[in-house]
Amino acid sequence: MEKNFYINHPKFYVAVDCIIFGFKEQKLHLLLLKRNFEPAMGQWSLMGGFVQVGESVDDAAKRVLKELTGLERVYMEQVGAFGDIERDPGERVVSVAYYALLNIDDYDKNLVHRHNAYWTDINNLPPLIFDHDEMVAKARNIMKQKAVNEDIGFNLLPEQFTLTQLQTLYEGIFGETLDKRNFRKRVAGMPFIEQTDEIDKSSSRRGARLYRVVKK
Amino acid sequence: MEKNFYINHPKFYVAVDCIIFGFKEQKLHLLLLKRNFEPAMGQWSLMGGFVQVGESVDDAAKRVLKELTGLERVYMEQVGAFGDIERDPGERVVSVAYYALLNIDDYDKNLVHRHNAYWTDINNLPPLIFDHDEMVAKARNIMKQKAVNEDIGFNLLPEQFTLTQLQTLYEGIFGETLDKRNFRKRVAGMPFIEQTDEIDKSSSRRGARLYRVVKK
DNA sequence: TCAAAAGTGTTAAGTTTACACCCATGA
DNA sequence: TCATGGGTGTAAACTTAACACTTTTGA
Repeated sequence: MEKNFYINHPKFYVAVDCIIFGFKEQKLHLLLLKRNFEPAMGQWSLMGGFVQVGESVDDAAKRVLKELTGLERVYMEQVGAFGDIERDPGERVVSVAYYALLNIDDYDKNLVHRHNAYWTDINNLPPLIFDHDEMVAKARNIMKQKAVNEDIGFNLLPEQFTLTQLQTLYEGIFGETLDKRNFRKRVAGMPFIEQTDEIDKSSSRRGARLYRVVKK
Repeated sequence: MEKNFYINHPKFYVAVDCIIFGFKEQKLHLLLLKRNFEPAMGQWSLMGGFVQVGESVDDAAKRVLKELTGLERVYMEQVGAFGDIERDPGERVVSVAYYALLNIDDYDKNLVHRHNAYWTDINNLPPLIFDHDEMVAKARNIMKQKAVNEDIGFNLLPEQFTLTQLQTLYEGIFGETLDKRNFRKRVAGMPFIEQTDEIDKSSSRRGARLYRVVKK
């Protein structure tokens, strides 16, 4: 009975697409597919997938992320719905984009390899299919916005990190250079960041103090 | 040929729901339906509708807003997609929420009456069906956020307005009282707001200067 | 004449920015 | 010993916040 209220309305494919951020070699990267399947085989795209009957849209995004990276419990946020008629030239698909921030030490390299996915410098992206460029642009904006007020950046770092790494990350997010002393002053005022007693010697002779986020 | 890539995936109803803000009697209001149709007849909800084959999701939102208010070219922004499996207990529907800011002088009262819709004080809302409360909460947050940096508030005001009206509006948006002198100082620094030579006498004996937004 | 809303500046506190040199180490 | 990245403080500019009284007018 109830099931018939909507019967005169059309149905659509609903997809999810993931903008997957990682911080690698001192730069922000996105994990992109060089598509080895149709449609648009051979072109670059975000990792995506279709929402299934038994899952919420959010869960579909988590599933798709896991299919590519093996990771669960990753920081994800919705970017928004993309619903232009011709956004996918093959067939009408409404897509909901999500961005994910992942610690690049953790992902499953085999899975990524099997999907023909590559980490790509965010300031040097190839053209992407459909409206994926627009999705990326919107995700970057939302992420940047969010990073001003909330401490989401740490999701991109390993458990321990140097202040220089942290600064470089934020410079990547905001797209501008920051003053070292002012940056460190601010970090010093964040109660949830604490020094460890370890030193990272990998990036300088002197070595840099490692810090970590205090779990609440 | 191309059309068959996605054939194994399910399709869903896709709806839009509109959080319609108006500024009335010195308070922020939402335009809500007291539903005179199924499902959930008799309960309160946002104005919504289903996306049709020939229209984008954005266009569906514009159409739905126009169906209720008669208005076109209203300021609208997407709030996000809501895709929980059971969000509509009757049937699986993915909904994309939008908020609209409208000048309450302009809408079509007959249409609104026919839809059994009412302006409701945003701080005194009835419980809404499904996840509409969540949509409203998210829309308010996004709107508040946006109002900090961008001058969207003016969409809620008539062409000419007093500074007291403007301040009351922003107090409604931010949910806090503002200092009159500081507020006026800030407005004075906005180049796109200009004095008119008219005085509004409706709210005080002395009368208050009317201002307007300069179109760019 | 008085009630009610409109209008008007100054100061202190806090925040943000700009800026340059010494340190520790391994090669 | 020197090249490299790590680490450190202060002062000026700017922004934000706090605060109270006078004006105008119609009833």
